[in-house]
Amino acid sequence: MKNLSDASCPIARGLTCVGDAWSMLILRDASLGLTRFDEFRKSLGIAPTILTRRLATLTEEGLLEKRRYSERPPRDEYVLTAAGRDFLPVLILLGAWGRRYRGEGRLARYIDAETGAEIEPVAVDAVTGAKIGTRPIRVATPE
Amino acid sequence: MKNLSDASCPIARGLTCVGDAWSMLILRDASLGLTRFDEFRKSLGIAPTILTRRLATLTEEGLLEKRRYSERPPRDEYVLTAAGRDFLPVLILLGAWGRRYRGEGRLARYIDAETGAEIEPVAVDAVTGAKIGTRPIRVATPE
DNA sequence: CATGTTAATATCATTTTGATAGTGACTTCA
DNA sequence: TGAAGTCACTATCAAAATGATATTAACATG
Repeated sequence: MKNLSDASCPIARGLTCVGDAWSMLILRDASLGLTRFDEFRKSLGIAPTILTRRLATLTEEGLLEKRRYSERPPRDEYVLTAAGRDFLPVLILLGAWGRRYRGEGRLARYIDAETGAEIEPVAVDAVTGAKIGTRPIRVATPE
Repeated sequence: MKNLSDASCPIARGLTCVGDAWSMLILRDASLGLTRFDEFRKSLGIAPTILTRRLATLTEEGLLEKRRYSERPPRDEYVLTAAGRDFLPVLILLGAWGRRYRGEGRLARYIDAETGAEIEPVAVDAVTGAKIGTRPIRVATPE
């Protein structure tokens, strides 16, 4: 896929850093607390070559941060940065879509850890409070 | 990437249908009103082979619908289904992330077509009203 | 009838993916 | 002390996906 990073569309910009399934699944797992290479590998069943590359890209892009947790032997883990943590809403909303339209069979549920209630994610416009998709949207292109 | 469609995770399920950048960009353009092969091709600069495949997949997956708009010559266009329209919030939220963390230079803005105000998308839990990401989340796995 | 439009295919080189095995620097167990 | 295990990778190589470019089929238009 060509370079989208200079596109004026913020969606395209977002996709340049996290535009593939593995990266999103890594971010999902990281949001659930996984940090180590082998944790990701086992959780995802991903080939180590791909995992190495994806972790490196996510680190370069500033969504993950390498942190040394052992000097001997040298061992690094990957923790979310602020940008990485802020990606969670996108994933949760994608999950809500998946549940709605691909929800056959038993599915994992996302629960508010304090109240124990299932989360019902919706995207709203913070200005009007309206659910996104219920009002027509226009694009204002710069210049 | 292996088959995620039987995973119990709704995010993974979602990614099986729309887990790549081109598909998301096609959905973005479709949400803005594009319907025809050549409109997508010109807007995205995508190779026609790839576009054909992506449109076919999105159609199979039920996010787009082929509609004949001319019998002679036979011509089809692609319109969003309900599932396809409901994907917009995911894209808008991804765009909000992109604006926040990759927003250098002039960027397109998404505007409420009626009020003219810029949209500020946030994901909230419809139950508690809390912004997603501000409270800890747990996963409940089935069985 | 020459040209243009439009939704594609065909071809083929390049790139990416993914499976599998191996490595280096340790620690732990017997 | 030696064998086995852990962990974060890298090497290798086959298979699949991507992408650039040219071409086609079925018309409409001038």
